[in-house]
Amino acid sequence: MDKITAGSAEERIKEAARKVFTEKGYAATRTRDIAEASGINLALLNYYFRSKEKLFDIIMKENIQLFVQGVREILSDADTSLKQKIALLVDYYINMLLKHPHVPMFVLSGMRQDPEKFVQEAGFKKIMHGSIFLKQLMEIKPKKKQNINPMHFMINLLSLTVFPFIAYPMMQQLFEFNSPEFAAIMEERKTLIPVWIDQMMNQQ
Amino acid sequence: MDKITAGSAEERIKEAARKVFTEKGYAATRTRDIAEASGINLALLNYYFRSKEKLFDIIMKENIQLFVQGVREILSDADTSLKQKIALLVDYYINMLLKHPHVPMFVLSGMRQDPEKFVQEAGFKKIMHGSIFLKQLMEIKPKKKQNINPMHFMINLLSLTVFPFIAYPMMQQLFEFNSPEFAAIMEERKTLIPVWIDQMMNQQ
DNA sequence: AAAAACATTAATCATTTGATTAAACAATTT
DNA sequence: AAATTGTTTAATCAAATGATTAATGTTTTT
Repeated sequence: MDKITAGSAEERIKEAARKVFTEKGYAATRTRDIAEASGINLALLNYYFRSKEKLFDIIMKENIQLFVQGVREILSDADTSLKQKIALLVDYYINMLLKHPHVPMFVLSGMRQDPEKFVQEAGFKKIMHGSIFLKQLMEIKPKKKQNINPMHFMINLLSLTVFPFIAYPMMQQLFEFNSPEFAAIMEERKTLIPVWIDQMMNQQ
Repeated sequence: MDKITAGSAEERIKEAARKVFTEKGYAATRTRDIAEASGINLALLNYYFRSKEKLFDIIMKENIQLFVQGVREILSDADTSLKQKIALLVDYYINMLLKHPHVPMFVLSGMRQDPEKFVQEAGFKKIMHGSIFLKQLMEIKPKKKQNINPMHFMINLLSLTVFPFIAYPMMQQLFEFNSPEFAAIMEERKTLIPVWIDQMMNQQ
């Protein structure tokens, strides 16, 4: 656990809080862990952020934003096809998650602990609703049978992209890979997932 | 949070611990929560289980077993085809997870907190290695291009099946479903996932 | 029935932990 | 330079929390 050494006290606390909270979660994090990791006095944490919970909420909001920012443009672009959008989405998320691998577990377990608290925070629903992306998705006519269900489609896209980061400790044991090998696997999936999704949609 | 009212003190503690630990995780659980939920005196917890950590380890082991037990038979059956095995696996996991929806998040976040501790616990690797399932998987000849990578295959199978349970709080907000509706969606996926997997494998 | 082993409780401990206080220090303003 | 405002620290508090103890009750064994 390396210390944060640059920036003002306030910035260093937030930087350390982001790191410690995101890796260990709210309950397992002591305010003293954050103080130590940022090299500041414990009292400063409360001086700048009032309480552990207030600081946590700030980090949670920022982590949720990682999931939303950047996606809006992709989903609402009238000049890209559905296939292109899917490839862009997968690429965006895998790049982001390779930089912040602990974020999905942090956000999802945080939402589980206190579901009310972060509802509406994301605004993902608004972005989705009425987007070009959704229109294009509804226009798909599979060769046989009924139309693809947009909900299953979204679940599948997120599952294939995000789950490996959540299950990393298990997969690491199961397949005996290290961190750079995992990164290479996820790079591979950038091109594989769009192909798989396409196959799942079109030959139903 | 309803109390446990049946069984011996020891059983009731374990029952309550399973519930509270699995829903809230190790750090967010107080031994007093478990005592209260099981209706016993706090001292009894230490009388029977020595410490919070020892009790937690027992629950973790049992939860990990949920992922392994039952799978061995499916994977090593010489009389079922690969397709049948996939359908059986998906069915087994979705049934189990509908009964224990918090277990995946619990196990995966537990493994993240202390990766060394639960390595080897599962023995999933042994079951996989040299199984009929793996042999059948390697025999697949896609119409074009190279063979399917067993690792990607397993990641995809687990992702499509397990991820919805981990992301339930997010999906609930996103798609506005309640618990029984979610169960119906997962029932639907019991038949959809094997079809999707088949399409992903065979037309690469 | 006496003794021994097991089960349960209320009270209490020792630490940990989030937060506050009062004083010292530093920068900025007047 | 004096006053004011903002920053940082060491010391301390109060509450929460995991664990223990000593006493009491209950069951089992002899």
